[in-house]
Amino acid sequence: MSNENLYNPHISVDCVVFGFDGEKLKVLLIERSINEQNELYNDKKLPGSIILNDEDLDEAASRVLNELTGLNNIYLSQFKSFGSPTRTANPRDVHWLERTTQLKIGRIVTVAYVALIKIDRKIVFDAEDSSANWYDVNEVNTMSLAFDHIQIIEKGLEHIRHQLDVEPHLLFELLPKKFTISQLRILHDVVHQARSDVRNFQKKVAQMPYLVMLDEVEEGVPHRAGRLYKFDKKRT
Amino acid sequence: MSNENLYNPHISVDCVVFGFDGEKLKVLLIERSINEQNELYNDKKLPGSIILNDEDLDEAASRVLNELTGLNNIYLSQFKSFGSPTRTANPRDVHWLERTTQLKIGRIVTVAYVALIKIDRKIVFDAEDSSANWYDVNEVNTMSLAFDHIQIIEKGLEHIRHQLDVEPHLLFELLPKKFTISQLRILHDVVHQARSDVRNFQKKVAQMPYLVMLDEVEEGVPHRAGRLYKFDKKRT
DNA sequence: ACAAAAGTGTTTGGAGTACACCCATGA
DNA sequence: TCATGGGTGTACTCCAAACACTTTTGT
Repeated sequence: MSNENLYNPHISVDCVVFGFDGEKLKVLLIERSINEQNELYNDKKLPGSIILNDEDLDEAASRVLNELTGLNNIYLSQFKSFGSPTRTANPRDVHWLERTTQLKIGRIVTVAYVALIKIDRKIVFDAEDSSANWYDVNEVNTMSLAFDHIQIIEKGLEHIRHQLDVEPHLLFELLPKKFTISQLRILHDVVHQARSDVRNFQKKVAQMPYLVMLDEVEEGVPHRAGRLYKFDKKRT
Repeated sequence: MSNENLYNPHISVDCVVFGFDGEKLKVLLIERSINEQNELYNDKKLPGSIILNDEDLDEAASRVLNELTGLNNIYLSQFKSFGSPTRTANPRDVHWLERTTQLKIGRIVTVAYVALIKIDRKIVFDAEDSSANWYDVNEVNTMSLAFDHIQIIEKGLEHIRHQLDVEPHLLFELLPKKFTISQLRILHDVVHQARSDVRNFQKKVAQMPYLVMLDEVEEGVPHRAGRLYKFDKKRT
């Protein structure tokens, strides 16, 4: 129990990390292997951690993402805390936590964040003792997840859909640095669960001052190449 | 320390309770008296409590409001958690907490809620050891508040302004059961920090299906009496 | 030549905004 | 009779939505 003065075992943060692969909205999950009665049990969990004793909540969430991806400056937004007394009801979860933290674990309230990252970056995932992968957001409800992470993802998805509606420039956190209007439109449609008209969409983005046209076109596509654009944060 | 198995001293809930007096948006604060070196020190705090060990966060917030007002079925919405390690930096706050809870208090993360209540109800405030009063939301930044409650109120105000914009029917949580369009308009303007046109406002509310006209007019006003309306939740 | 996506304008309906006068009531 | 707010209609502007064809490029 040498971690006792370093960690606060009553509060954690969890991050629902979203990415876009060009077609679907994805969420980043960590593979978890549990040795249970000499049987390996595999499931998945959100990236997260209990907080350090001298750490603010936002700092803890940043630390989790930095330890996992090596990246800083990721868009992060706290959206909801989950504190049902039954969220640590599954002994499998408690045993796993006590093994990885070396702390006695009782009830934990978790503060949940959403993060948006560019899936194209060559990210080396450095997950605790296992690997991390992207999963289709529409598939997670069929998967086996730790704690109440299914509900957390569900609420995170609602939150980010709303947030991307209110602040459309956040869409660019999910796109590569250079992108075509088509990519932007497909992302927009995936997020809003809609199918938007190509011409009307062009008109709409034409009046976004922070969208700047480049003197380049995409390459390697089996059809007419689309013009590339970039996002200019200064004009937000 | 007999509360040790009953309360969880690491997590609290705080409620930013809003009301509307017909003119201004108000927030409910509890008077706090602290005996400090034989001098009485007075300030104010949000209604709140550390959570019970077997209690969900939403339940804790409901309990706080019920204990304070005797009311149930109050609109309550979690909006943000505050967990800076320095929020319990003021010894005055820690001493006060330890005296009222009879528990050893270290760092506390608080989960903040907004509540909307009808200020006209004859409410008997049963605050811990003192009284509760309504204060103008524009005046709280000049007042002396416990912990980081000023920031919590500020964020709560932002949240509820946004929420009342997205879900305008929540405005009716703040009005008496029967109200005139004028009252609704003044509330709308206070919340949105705007001055709306009387005729355009009439047109807008005319297409709210959940607003139903009554066969009554207001009484006791020194001018033409306005027609009364009520809110029909079923048509939301 | 063909397949596949890029790019481009016009019309229409609905929503929001601006604006001024008469009406009902209590004092 | 006067002061106070209640209640009403029209014109204009702007944004969202519907809708089809030509262009470019790789295979």
